[in-house]
Amino acid sequence: MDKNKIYQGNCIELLEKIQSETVDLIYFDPPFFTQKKHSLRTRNNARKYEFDDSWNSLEDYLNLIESCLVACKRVLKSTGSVFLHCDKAASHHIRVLLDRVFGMNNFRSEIIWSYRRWSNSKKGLLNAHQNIYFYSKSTKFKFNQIYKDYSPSTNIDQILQERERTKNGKSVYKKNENGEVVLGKAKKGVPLSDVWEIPYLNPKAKERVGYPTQKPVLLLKQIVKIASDEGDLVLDPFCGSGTTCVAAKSMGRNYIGFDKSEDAVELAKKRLDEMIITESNLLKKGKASYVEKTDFEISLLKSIDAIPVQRNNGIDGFLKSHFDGKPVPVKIQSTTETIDDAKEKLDKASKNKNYKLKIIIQTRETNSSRLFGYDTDIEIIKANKLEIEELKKKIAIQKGWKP
Amino acid sequence: MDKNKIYQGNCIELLEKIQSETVDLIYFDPPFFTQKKHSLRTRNNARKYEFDDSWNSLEDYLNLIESCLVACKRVLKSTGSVFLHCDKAASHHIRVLLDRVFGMNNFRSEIIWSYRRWSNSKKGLLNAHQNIYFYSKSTKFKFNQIYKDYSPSTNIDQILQERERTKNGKSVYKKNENGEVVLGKAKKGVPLSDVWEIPYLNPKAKERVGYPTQKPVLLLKQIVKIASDEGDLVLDPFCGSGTTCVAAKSMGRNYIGFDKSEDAVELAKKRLDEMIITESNLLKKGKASYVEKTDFEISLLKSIDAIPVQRNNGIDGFLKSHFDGKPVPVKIQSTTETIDDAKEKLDKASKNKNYKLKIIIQTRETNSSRLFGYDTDIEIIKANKLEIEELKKKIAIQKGWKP
DNA sequence: ACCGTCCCTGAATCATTGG
DNA sequence: TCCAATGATTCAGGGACGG
Repeated sequence: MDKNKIYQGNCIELLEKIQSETVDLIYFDPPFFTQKKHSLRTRNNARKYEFDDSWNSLEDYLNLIESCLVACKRVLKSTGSVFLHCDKAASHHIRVLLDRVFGMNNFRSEIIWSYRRWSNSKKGLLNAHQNIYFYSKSTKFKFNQIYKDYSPSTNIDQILQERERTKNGKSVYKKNENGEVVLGKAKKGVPLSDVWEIPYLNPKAKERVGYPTQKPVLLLKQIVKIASDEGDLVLDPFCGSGTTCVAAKSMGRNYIGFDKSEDAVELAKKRLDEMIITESNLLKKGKASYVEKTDFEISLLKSIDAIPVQRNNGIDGFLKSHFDGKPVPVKIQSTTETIDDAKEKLDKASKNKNYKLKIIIQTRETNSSRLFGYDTDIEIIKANKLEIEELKKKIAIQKGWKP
Repeated sequence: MDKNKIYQGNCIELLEKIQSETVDLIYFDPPFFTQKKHSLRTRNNARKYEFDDSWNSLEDYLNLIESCLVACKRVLKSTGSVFLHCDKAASHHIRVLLDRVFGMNNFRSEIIWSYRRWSNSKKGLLNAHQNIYFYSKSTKFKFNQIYKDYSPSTNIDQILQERERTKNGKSVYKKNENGEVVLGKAKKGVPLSDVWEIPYLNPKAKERVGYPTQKPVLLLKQIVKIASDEGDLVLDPFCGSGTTCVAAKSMGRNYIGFDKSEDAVELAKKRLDEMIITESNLLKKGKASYVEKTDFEISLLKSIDAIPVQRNNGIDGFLKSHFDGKPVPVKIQSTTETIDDAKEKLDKASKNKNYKLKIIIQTRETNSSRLFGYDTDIEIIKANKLEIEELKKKIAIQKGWKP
C-alpha cells in the first residue's frame, strides 16, 4: 500500500493491505459511542457533513473496535505505539480492550487532553477533557522526550546544586573541601506530563474545516513528535478530516489515512493538497520544500517583536512596527543556507515590494567571501545565540584550550 | 451509628450498621491497585505508618470494591452521590463496576485531579493526574454549582470596580473613606470544570501528618462543597488519616469515617481535634503571581537555548549547555534597570557559585558612564531587538530625518 | 528473576536573611 | 518590626545496583 495517501473504505479491510510490522505510530480515533447522529455545516453553509455515531449496542461497538485494534497491532513495528483517543462515554470499556490486545504491561500513559470551553448551564461539572490511551507494542518502544520549563515556584539552587545525604539520611547541598557549593550537571527542564492543556481549536486559525470532532493539529503534532522520528510511518485508521496526516506531513513523517466516509476522504485530501499546492508554488519559485518553523525560529521572531509568517521561504516574519511607513521583512538564516543564499532568497521574496529595511538574522558563522561583496540594502544582525557561541569560543581561545 | 466519629474495622461490616438512605455524600478512596507497600514516618521521626496495596489478583481486588460499592449504595439518600478516587492502574475496571452498581446513566463526571510534582527519569510521560469518578444515586442528585474565573488572562476584568456619580453627574470609581477603590461583586464566572488543578500535598506542608497517600484537604473541600450542604452527612469508608472528615467538619457537615487500620483511626481522631489545614500558598496567590517574566523575556531566553527560571532577581535563566563544566547564568536587563544594576544583581546572585561565564542581555541603550568602569567577568550581549532599534536610528540619522 | 536499598529529582513549602 | 527575597528541606516515583 502506498504511503502518503488517504484511502476510502472499511478500515479492517484496508489494514489487511498493509505489511506486518511496518508502521511506527498509530493514532486511533474511532467514532465515539455517543448514540447520536452528528451533522455540521461548513461556515458558508455550502456543504453538510454527516456521520452516524449510533450503534446497535455497546457490544457491537466494542467488537468492531477490538477487531481494528488486533489488525493495528499486526502492522505496528515492535518499537511502535498506538494512541487511542476516546471520550468519557466508553473510555473504560475501550481500555479493557487495549489491555487485552496489547497487554497490561504495555500500558504507558493515560493522556488527559484538557481544554477550555464555552460553558453550558447544565447541572454538574463542565466537561473539559478527553482521554488518550498510550499503549506500546513492547517495552522497547520509541519515545522522544519533550522538556518543559520548570515551575515558577522552583528555585535555581534546587536545579543547579548537587546534593548528598548526611549520615542520618538527611538530604543537603553538597559542598567541596573549601566549603563551596558543588554545581551539578546540565539540565534540560521538566519532562512533559500526561496532562496536556491544548486549546480545542484556535478560533483564529483557518484550521477549522467544518468536519465534526476535528482535533487540533497541535495535539496531533505532540503525539507525532514524542512517538516517531522523521521518515517514520504514521497511520490513522479513522482519519476524518485528516488532521493526523496534516501533522505528520508537516513534520516530515510519512502517513496513511483511512476513512469510510467519502466526504471525509475528499476533505482530508483537500487539506493535504493545500499543503502540496503551497509546496509546489514554492518549488516553482525555486524554493525548498515545505518546512515548518522551529521553536527556535518562533522564539527568535517573538524576541524581536516580529510576527511569524508561514510558508514563505524568503521571509520568516515581519516586525510589528513599520519602518519609514513600510513593513520590515525578517529572514532567519537556516542551518543549510549560507548568508548569501539567505540574501538572495530575501531579495527575491521582497522584489517589487519597496521595503525600506530588510533584515537577516545570521545564525551560523560564515566563511563566505562574497558576504561583503554582495551588495544589497539588506541589514545583517547576528542572532544572540550565535554571539554566545562565538563568545564561548573566544574565551576558550584566550584560555588556550584544545578544541 | 453515631455521627462525627471515626470507627475502626471492616468497612462492609461497619456499613451494615448505617441506616438505609441516610448519607448525602460518600468519598470512596479505596487502596489503589498499585501492588506496593506504602510507608512513611512522621516529621519528627516518632512514628511510622504503613499499609499494603498488594493484592492476590485483580479479581480479588475488584470483588472487594464491588461489595463495598453495593453497601454504599444502600446507605446513600436518593439525592446522594459517590466520588470514587482511583489511579490509572485500575480506573477502567473500577468504572465498569460503578456502571454496574449505580447504572451508566448515573455517571456524572470523570474528574481529573491534576498537579505538578517532582519529576523522575522515566522513559515516557510524567504521571501528573488521578481520576475521581462521580456517580449519583439518581438523576435528582444534589449539586452546588461553583464558578471559577474566566481565564487567567481575563482575571482582572472580572473584578469590577464599583462606580458612583458625582454631584454633577459624572461617573467615577467609588472610593471608601480611606480613598481606596471599592471593588464590586465578581462576575459569576465559568462553571467549575471536570479538570481540577489542585497542588499535590507538598512534602514540606504542615498539613502533612506522615500517613502515606494523604490527600490535600483542598481537594476534599471542593468535593464536599459541590455535593453536600451544611448539616449533611459525609461518609468516607476508607478514611485513612481522615482528610475527608477534616474537610467535612471544617465546612459544617457531619461525617463518619471508617478504616481498618488502628493507626489510621487514631491519627484521624487526633487530626480532627487539632484541625490543621494549611492554605496552599500557590492556590491562594495564584500561579500567575509566581510568573515574573514577560513573553519577550521567555522568548529571548528560548532563542538562546536557555531555560527560564523564576523566583530569582539576579538570574533569569541558564544556558542548556554548560561552559567549562559549569552552568551559565543569564540575566536580561529589565526596563527599569541600568546595565550596572543588572551587573550588581547578577554578581550577587552568583556569589560563591564559581560560574565560569555569566551573561547579561542588554535591552536598552545605555548612558551609564560606569559601564566600562565596573569590572567583572560578566559578558554583555546586545539583544537582537535592541540592535534592530539602533539600526533603525542609524539609518534615520544617515537619511537626516528629524526624530 | 526477584527483592530491598539507594540515588536522583524538583514542587512548594518552611526557615532564614537582609534591608 | 515586618516584609520580600532567597536558601534549605522533604517526599514519592522510578531507575540502577547489589545480593
